[in-house]
Amino acid sequence: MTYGDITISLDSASGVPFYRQVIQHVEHAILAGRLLPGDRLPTIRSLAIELKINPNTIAKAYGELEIRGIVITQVGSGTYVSDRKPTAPEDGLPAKIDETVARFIRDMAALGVDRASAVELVRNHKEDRTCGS
Amino acid sequence: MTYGDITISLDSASGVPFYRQVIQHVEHAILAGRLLPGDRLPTIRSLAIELKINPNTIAKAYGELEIRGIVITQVGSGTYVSDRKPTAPEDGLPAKIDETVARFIRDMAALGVDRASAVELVRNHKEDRTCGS
DNA sequence: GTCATTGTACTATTCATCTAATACAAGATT
DNA sequence: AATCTTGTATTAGATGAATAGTACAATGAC
Repeated sequence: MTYGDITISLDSASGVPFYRQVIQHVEHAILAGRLLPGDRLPTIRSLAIELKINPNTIAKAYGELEIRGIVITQVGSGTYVSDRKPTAPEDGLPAKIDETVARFIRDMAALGVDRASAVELVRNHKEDRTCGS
Repeated sequence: MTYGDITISLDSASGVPFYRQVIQHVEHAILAGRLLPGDRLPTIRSLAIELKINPNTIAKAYGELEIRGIVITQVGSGTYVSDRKPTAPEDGLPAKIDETVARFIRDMAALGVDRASAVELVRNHKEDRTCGS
């Protein structure tokens, strides 16, 4: 059972939902070339066991990746990387992203930060800490 | 009982919490010069009755505005516009702001959006829908 | 066809957020 | 001081997101 070169770890203290962390790891692996089109992702179950979380959480992540066309799932076979690359906010702006941006802008406004300032803060922010893989 | 020139309306279909809509209306009124320093805001109760929502919701809005120094509340007297204008992130980048930015960047990363794209999304985000004044 | 493996669907629990109901305390007015 | 008006505090209900528990259905290997 060989999967693409993907190692996923979760940080329960980060505040980022598990399923989103999984999505992030997969996308980074794809963008880094560690996962190629056609590569098979770890099984929902195997990943769930390895990460000690519920299969549904992995399923949710894979499901969202599939909606975005980044992976293709085949019942009985597995989940595979498609040709479509992640990080393409141009085509249709998935509602989730738009929502996150809207929320951020609201939150910043609630903190007394206007749009232009927020833009600069995002651009200049340092301290990455996500995804050490 | 004269209040500053402020008219607040709520859109329950917008998805934006009432208390946040109130905050935005007040801020916009201040920035537009319809509310001046020293002006008295509508009473928590009167606004609650007018908008047909619970006083606590108004109190929450006013409370947040006070934390930001935008208004000053005086028990028994009312809530007044202070000198401090909204949108003033100058003084030292409160931890809360930094935290919000960090979280946003993480969330966007989790959605497959890199930093540069996130910056652009924030800059170009439209959809104000609140406060048509 | 049989059976293990894979993804899927349905339900429940937990937790945070928003709003409300209601009682309380402090200042203003007389 | 009495009392009305103002903001405050405490508690509870409603909703939605995230995760888990568990059963189901489709595919593949034999």
